[in-house]
Amino acid sequence: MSFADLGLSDELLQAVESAGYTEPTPIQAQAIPPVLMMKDLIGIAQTGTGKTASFVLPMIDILAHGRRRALMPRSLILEPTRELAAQVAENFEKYGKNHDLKMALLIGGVQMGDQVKALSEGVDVLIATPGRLMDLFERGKILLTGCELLVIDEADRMLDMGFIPDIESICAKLPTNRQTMLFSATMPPPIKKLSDRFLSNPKYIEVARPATTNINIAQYKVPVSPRKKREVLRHLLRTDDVSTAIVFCNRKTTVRELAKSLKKHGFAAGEIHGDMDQPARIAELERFKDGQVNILCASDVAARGLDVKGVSHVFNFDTPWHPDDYVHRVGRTGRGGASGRAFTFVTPDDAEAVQNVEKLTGGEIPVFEFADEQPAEAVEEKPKGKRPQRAKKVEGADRAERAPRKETTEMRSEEPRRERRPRRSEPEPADDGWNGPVPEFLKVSALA
DNA sequence: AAAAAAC
Repeated sequence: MSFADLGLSDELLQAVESAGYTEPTPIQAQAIPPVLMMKDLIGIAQTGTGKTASFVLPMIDILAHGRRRALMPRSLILEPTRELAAQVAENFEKYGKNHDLKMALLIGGVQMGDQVKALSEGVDVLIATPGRLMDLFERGKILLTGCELLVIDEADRMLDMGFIPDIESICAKLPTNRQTMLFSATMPPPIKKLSDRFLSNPKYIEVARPATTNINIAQYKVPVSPRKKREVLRHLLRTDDVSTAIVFCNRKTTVRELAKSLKKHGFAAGEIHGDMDQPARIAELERFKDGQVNILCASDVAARGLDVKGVSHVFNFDTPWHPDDYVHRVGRTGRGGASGRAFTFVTPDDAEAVQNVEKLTGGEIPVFEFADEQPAEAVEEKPKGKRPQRAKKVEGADRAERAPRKETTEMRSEEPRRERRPRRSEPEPADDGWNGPVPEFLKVSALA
């Protein structure tokens, strides 16, 4: 199966080819032909399945015919977050380079001026987050009556974010005679209701969930007391062959503080969360993408859909409260068939959350075994002299295959040193008292 | 318990 078999135009095939793609993903293979035949579509798919191209490609060919008019966009793509909207816009540019199509990206957090100007000149495709779209509509800057193609992307996330009333009101402004595509990772009842109401006789496509069942990603949980999280993280960052990592925290304040702390310890760390203004978010993401920083501390704004190549590690500095978020976070690594590693820090308070994750992903996540008994301290207390700040290396998931004592010499040279050190020069870090062995709740299967 | 999204 190749892209050429799907009925796309030659100009488009050329753009796809020069983007480096030869073979469509399952969702692309299934979705593109019916979309080209102007059918409505429901796509059950996660990010990372090639979902975006499955609607962007046929849309480009559909829009290639016809003319744009001022204030009347011909198509609309709704996205839950600004970052996702921007990413879809990038895709449109990449694949639409051989077509004369105009696009407008309507997202909040940036000035309206350029967006209004683009609209007044006429656009073929509108890529928008609901808030800004509604705002511009109420100001009379857009007419949606010419919008004959609608994509509702990440519908379940829109639901989580309370966007469903906005979506309904936007749908009501579009002509009833239109083509609608809805993508969602899951089909909760409100989304089912939405699709029954706004889609007609849709083609239904479902593709496998990619991320957590992805065997490319080695997943571990790391029991840790809250006060030692930073030390343990630094240890893992230094010893687990981390090239590029995203560190997810549950709170924006944690993201900020952690990034600051990592920088203080000499790591090239950046941060992204919703308290930063949009230009700063974009700039941070760029710094991460170009490799100016190789560690990105992030809130869940970066959990879904964010497509950065070559992320070797995901760390859940906090266990996510919702198991779905785990799936999305971990899916930032192991992309495009690469291998990835995901570590989830688990404190005693996270017992329930981690059980929910394991219930959802369908298996117990193994506890990571450090080569050293007290890894963090071993690294932290070392003098900052000539010795490399590096503890023993811990290799991949498969302990049996680990060249067991390749690092033996290094181990030997370290251990006596640590023991010789006088006790008082090794002040115990502030602790909340839980530093002991792996507690039972982490050992037993959560899938009783 | 958080984060996200319009001004």
